[in-house]
Amino acid sequence: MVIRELRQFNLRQIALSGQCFRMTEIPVEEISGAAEEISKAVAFPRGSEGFDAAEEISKAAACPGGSEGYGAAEAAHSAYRVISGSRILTVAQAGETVTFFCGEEEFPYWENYFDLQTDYGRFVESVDGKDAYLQRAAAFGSGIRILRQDVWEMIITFVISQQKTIPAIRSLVEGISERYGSRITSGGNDFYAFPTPCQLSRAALEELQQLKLGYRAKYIYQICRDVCSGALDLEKLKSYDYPAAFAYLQQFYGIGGKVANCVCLFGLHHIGAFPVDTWIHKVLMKEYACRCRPSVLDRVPRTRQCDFLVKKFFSEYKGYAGVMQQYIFYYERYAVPR
DNA sequence: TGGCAGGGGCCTG
DNA sequence: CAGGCCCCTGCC
Repeated sequence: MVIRELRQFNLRQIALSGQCFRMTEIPVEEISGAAEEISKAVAFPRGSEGFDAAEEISKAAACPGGSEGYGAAEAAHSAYRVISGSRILTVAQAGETVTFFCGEEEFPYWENYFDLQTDYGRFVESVDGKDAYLQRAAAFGSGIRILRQDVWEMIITFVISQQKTIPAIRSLVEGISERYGSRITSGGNDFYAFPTPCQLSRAALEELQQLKLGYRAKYIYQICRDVCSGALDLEKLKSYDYPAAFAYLQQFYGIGGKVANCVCLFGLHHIGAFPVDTWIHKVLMKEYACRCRPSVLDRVPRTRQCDFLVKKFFSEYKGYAGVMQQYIFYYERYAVPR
């Protein structure tokens, strides 16, 4: 078990920010069971000092502060199960105290996964003082982190995401993991790792179609083949900078600009990537288009107006505009409109 | 109840 | 550029 005091970190905000579909909230009461499990499994270097994980976390969970709010002002108080690759983690948060139910040797993986080394206060503070909308969005979602997720998993996940709601994406990802991924047993329960390219390539096209993947089935089928043949080289992809990775990804069947940007942002940690989905599109038109002179915007072709607005208003966040994109997405989806 | 719109899009003509 | 695509959910 590893405990950290963390600022600009909120598990619920991360789980709801739409970048990760395998983070599931669990009742805080369930944690004591997991904690005991960990206590048994992990040998503490300082002997038996009565370091009771279950007690630690129930103490932490008893912190005052409601769990009903989604904004930064509310004290965080929640627990989640996260599956990443073949790893599974239980993590809990009470205020700024975050408990990772893993051994010290596993912690570096999750530290990297949650991007704990990066100072997100710097991002929040960098928001243009003249942009009141973005100020509100950043304040509201200031606990979001850009996760460092597996590229392969992100490619398939965001191909699946086309024209799907978040609950549908989650269930499809679970579905293909259960069907094709390796079993992970944790705390007496079974979970499933996301399938490797090799595992998923064993799926017949018809099987994928039966999983309700719809027209995405043929994209996934082809991408599996491209990865297995080496045509889509994941290691090469990882070595590319953002523009190169963005262009490379779009050469493959089923991957367009939106999906490529999501893979860059959430799988390659190119945090300058700025995916424009329907929510962001709405915001650009609602909050930003009106800040342009109509004579200027009207000269831009309809299909390129979004790109134009992103360039105009977000290029000042060079190299990390994707963080702003996440604040906006989360704010639009979860802030109560007034 | 059923019909319609829309979903963190992309491919084809 | 328009459609079409698979199919599910939310809404009226």
